[in-house]
Amino acid sequence: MKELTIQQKKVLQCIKFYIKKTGFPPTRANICRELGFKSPNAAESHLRALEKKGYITIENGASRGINLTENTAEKSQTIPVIGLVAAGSPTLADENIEKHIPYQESLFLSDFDYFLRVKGLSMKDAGIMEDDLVAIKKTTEVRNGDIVVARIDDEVTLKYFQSSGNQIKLIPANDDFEEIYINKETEGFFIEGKSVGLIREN
Amino acid sequence: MKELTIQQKKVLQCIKFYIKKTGFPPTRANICRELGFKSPNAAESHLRALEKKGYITIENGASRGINLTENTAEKSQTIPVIGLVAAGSPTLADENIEKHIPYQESLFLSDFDYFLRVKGLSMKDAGIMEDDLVAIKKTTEVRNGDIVVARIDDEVTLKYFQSSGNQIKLIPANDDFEEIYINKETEGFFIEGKSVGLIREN
DNA sequence: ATTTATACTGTATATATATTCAGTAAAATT
DNA sequence: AATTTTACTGAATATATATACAGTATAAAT
Repeated sequence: MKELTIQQKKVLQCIKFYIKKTGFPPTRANICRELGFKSPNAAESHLRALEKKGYITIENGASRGINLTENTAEKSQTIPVIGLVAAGSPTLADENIEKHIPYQESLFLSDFDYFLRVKGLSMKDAGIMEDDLVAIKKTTEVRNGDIVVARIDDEVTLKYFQSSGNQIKLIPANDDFEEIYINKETEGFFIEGKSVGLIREN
Repeated sequence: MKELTIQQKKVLQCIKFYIKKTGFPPTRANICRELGFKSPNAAESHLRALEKKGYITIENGASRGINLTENTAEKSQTIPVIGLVAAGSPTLADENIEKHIPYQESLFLSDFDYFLRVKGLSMKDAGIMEDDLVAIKKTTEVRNGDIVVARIDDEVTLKYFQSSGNQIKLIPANDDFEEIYINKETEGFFIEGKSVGLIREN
């Protein structure tokens, strides 16, 4: 979508704010009052520019006939879903993002940054199954017993975290898998974040 | 909040629908056209009744100055969380509702009616842990292998469903629990619904 | 170099809209 | 039995509102 100028952004923000506050869109005069314009045509021109660039639609002849486009309306934010691929780290880069799902506050007890699509059954006994979406909060501050996203070079895994001194143990929740022992200062080792929730889609 | 008459409900629905469709509230004339009234005063009177009963607020003098009250706007967008209590059935009655959480489309692959708070570990090996929220779709049409909410008299359980002829088997996903055998026509036996998703809040 | 877009002021006006007033009639409440 | 609420029609009107027209000036794009 075409970029907006600073003034056009202000007008768009003004419309959003007005709708949030009152429940209905502003008139040209309302916009002028909010932004200090002295002519209703100032608002009119900006509205037509916003319409042309696809941020709003205007129903001609209707009072307050402003409608925010789907992209524009931030009804709910979206959270990226990232595949847990052994060869790459879970970053927010486009190529790693499987899809976006609508975000809602208070879905979990803590806030989070992305969903990780689980592959394999290494955390089965913790109730984390294949294809589950684990909500990950990006942080390096993790405690013993937390379920963490750990990266060792290009390998990314989901495991229980246990540290004592410089020694770190990554423990699977499945007897068929081996524990991983690693040193805090090991090159290529990194804690990406920790699990703060889970969604199973079926 | 005071009860609405059938006509008042229609008008309120009309307002909601109009806002959803266009992004801004209807005029009196719009409401008349939608509902077949011939006088704008018909709409006006209903609006004032809705205002008096607390379902909307009206900004006097403003065109389309209708604002849905918080209760009015949000109630349809939340999903109840119901505790799985052995002594009672999971109904949508107020006393069984633990809390409401915001609803969003496409959270799961199927739509659903409520969340069930899981007690115990009888479905542990299916990755369903204590305190998980299982999304339940109210239906009696279940297939073998589905995870269902079954009621036997006052007892409510979450189990795998398996039927052959008149015989039904309710299978736990935990070796420490026993399978339940039951007959289709048994009095007091009822399938409340089936699991279509899961949320773990921590 | 010319056109187009941005960013306004200021005036004017047709019409979209809320809102009042005058009725009618049935149902519900007191 | 009397009053209030619900549920409208129909007409009238003040004003809220969109929108066009006439300008001025600067920045960006072609």
